[in-house]
Amino acid sequence: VTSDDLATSSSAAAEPRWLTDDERAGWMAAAALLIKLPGALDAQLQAEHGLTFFEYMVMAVLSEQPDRTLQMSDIAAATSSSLSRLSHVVKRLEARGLVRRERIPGAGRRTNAVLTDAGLAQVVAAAPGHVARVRDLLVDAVPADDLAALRRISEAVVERIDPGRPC
Amino acid sequence: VTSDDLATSSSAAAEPRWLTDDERAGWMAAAALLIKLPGALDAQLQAEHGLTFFEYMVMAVLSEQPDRTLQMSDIAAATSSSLSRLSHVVKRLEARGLVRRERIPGAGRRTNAVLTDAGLAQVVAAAPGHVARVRDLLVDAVPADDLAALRRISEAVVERIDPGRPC
DNA sequence: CAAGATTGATGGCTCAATCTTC
DNA sequence: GAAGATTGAGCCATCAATCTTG
Repeated sequence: VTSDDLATSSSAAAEPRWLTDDERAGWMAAAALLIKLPGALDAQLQAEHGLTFFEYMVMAVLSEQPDRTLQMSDIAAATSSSLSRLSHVVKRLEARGLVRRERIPGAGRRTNAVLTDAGLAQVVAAAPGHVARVRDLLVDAVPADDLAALRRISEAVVERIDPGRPC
Repeated sequence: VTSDDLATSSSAAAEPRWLTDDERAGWMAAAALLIKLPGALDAQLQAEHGLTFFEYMVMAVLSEQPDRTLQMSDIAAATSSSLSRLSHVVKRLEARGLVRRERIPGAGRRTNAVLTDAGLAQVVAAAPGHVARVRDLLVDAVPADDLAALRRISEAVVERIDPGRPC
């Protein structure tokens, strides 16, 4: 649909600000990125290690903790996911013996997820290939200042989606 | 796999090039964007018009054609999707009367998708809210040069995922 | 057989409802 | 009642297999 098509068909509502050509080109390119990059990352991890990109992220976050332990809601925040999604994923990981859940004793409704030895081994095995893929597709594919710009952009957009979320 | 050099032949696998702190920060921010932005776009279109972002894209592409018609594989290319995904989506859209499929007469195995009047009305109704959302979350949230950088980045990454794909 | 397209099975994600503990 | 977390239903995407036509 072009601006002209819509302009002629709506007379009552205020005319929205359509995108300029440059804005549109930037947005279309970004949309292609949003559609393709997650699939490309998933494909590598799935083929070589039977992991989803998101499963990998969860285990990677746990592996960075001194005791390989983190509360569910903190993992959700660290991986930018909903608690519901995380719960489903951790359940699957637990069924595979990669993660273990435990109610925090004496402190109520909270739950910790703990990376098992098998889980750690899995992350350690998967990390090099995953990092190589991230380098190949993104980090080494763009100049350093563009990567810095991507960081600024991403932080600005995420902030607009979830205003006032902790980093 | 990637740009690992083969300096030594006697020891175990070469240590991969891990990400520097800046690279890691850029990548983590980008990952958050990949996880959150699609959901935010879907949420708006779903709540206000009962459409997926991808369904909207398909109909928007058709609405830009002079005869509202495009071959399936061309739609797939324009929306950066697989033919399989597209086929499922078009089937759903056809069941809702928004799109119609027709075998190209006399020219074989190809299929055209045509946007119906109801489909066009649907796109026209959804476009202003969608564009407003894209502006709010991305276009108006970052400076113009950052948007230009995002375009460069996206095109570079997509090219690495699908080398030599037509634009 | 190859290209264009479709289909079915499988598995993941979202939404809303629920459970538990404070 | 509210926060943390889980669950089930339903929808959507992916993968591999299939169909059709040139």
